[in-house]
Amino acid sequence: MFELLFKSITDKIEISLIELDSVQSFFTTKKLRRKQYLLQEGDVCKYIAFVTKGVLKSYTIDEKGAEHIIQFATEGWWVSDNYSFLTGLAASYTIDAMEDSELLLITHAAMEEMLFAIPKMEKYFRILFQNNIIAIQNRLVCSLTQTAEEKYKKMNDDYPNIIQRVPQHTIASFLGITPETLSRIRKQRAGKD
Amino acid sequence: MFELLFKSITDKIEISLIELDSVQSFFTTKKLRRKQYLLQEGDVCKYIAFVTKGVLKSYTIDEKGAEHIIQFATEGWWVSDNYSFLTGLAASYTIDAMEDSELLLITHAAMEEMLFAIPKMEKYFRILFQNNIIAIQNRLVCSLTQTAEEKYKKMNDDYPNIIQRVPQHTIASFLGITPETLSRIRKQRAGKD
DNA sequence: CGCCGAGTTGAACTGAATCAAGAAACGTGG
DNA sequence: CCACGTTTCTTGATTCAGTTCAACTCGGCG
Repeated sequence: MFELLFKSITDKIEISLIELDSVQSFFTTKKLRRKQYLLQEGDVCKYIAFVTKGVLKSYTIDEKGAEHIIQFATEGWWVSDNYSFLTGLAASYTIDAMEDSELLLITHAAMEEMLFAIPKMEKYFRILFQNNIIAIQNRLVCSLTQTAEEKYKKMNDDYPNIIQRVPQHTIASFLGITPETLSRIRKQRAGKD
Repeated sequence: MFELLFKSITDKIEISLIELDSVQSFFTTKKLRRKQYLLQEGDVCKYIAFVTKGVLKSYTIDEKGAEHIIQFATEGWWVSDNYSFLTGLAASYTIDAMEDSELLLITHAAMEEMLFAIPKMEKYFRILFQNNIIAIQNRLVCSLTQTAEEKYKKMNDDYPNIIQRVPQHTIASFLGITPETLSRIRKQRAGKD
């Protein structure tokens, strides 16, 4: 259950087993069926979630009803609406499970307590967020500079496992292109690489 | 000189004057003339910089020679190539000054020492990065969902001071549109609001 | 068996890019 | 302080990548 989280932590910081045990005590576990919500737009995001099994997606819905994927989260990834979690204001993102999933949850209060009790964890999250910034910035640059085909190719290179696990129209939404365009690109690319 | 940095810190965490004084000791100052580089693509990003005066931009140049702005940084903002700074590998971004500027610099080694000496600063950076993630994610969503005009309007709302300080073609590049398109949008919008 | 969501394909359309040319603003050195 | 080159901005004409709309196919599931 907690092995993945421990691995994520020990990859980034030095920490004792006793402390890890203490970390564990701040989390609760949750199972989510496919299509179940972890968070709905407009609610307050009470938890940051660490995925131990399954795939979730976080997304916003625009005025026209179209989904725009912010992030996929599989095993070993964190997911939440950071803004809502931090401020306690209504979430602008929705998060749901694309497969039956298992999560470790921590509330804002538990997070504060944990960071107070185990200050090392500040460093863990600092590094985690720093890496996250690098990844999102990179995605932003790609979205500004690349063509639809280049985006899809990069997605294939960077997250081959996600491509295999989630429906194609969801990938399209993540890349910011229409399902039709993605379908055409795939047809065109068939055989390449 | 350091007031802005201290403000940025005390806005986020509880910290004593003595500790702030210690923080200060890990930084060096640097002045940059307009058009001077802080970092060139291919070099290693040795510093994270805190801007106390002026405006900088970080950007990549694509195969066609076009600039793509990653970030503007004015007074009170941090700027660096996080990836290069963290890994010590070649930077993929360039950073330069758009006005004569003044910076506080901290090296990777000094950063490590500082975080070791004043663990509270982990929390500062954790919060800083967390806010940063929120902002970049927000920008990403906008770049995926909004039209050129909507993007420009949002830019006006969010960063009116930057719009006034940097050339228009740089704004265009930040928004991921061409200077021509931005010029037309501005013409069309003249008088609106 | 029939329905429904997911994916494919085609044709028409469009927002923004590209290409090209001029006008204005800027700053640098004489 | 003016002249000249450079950079920035504007405007028009054309093109194109990707969207939109609509019809059709396929596979799974009640």
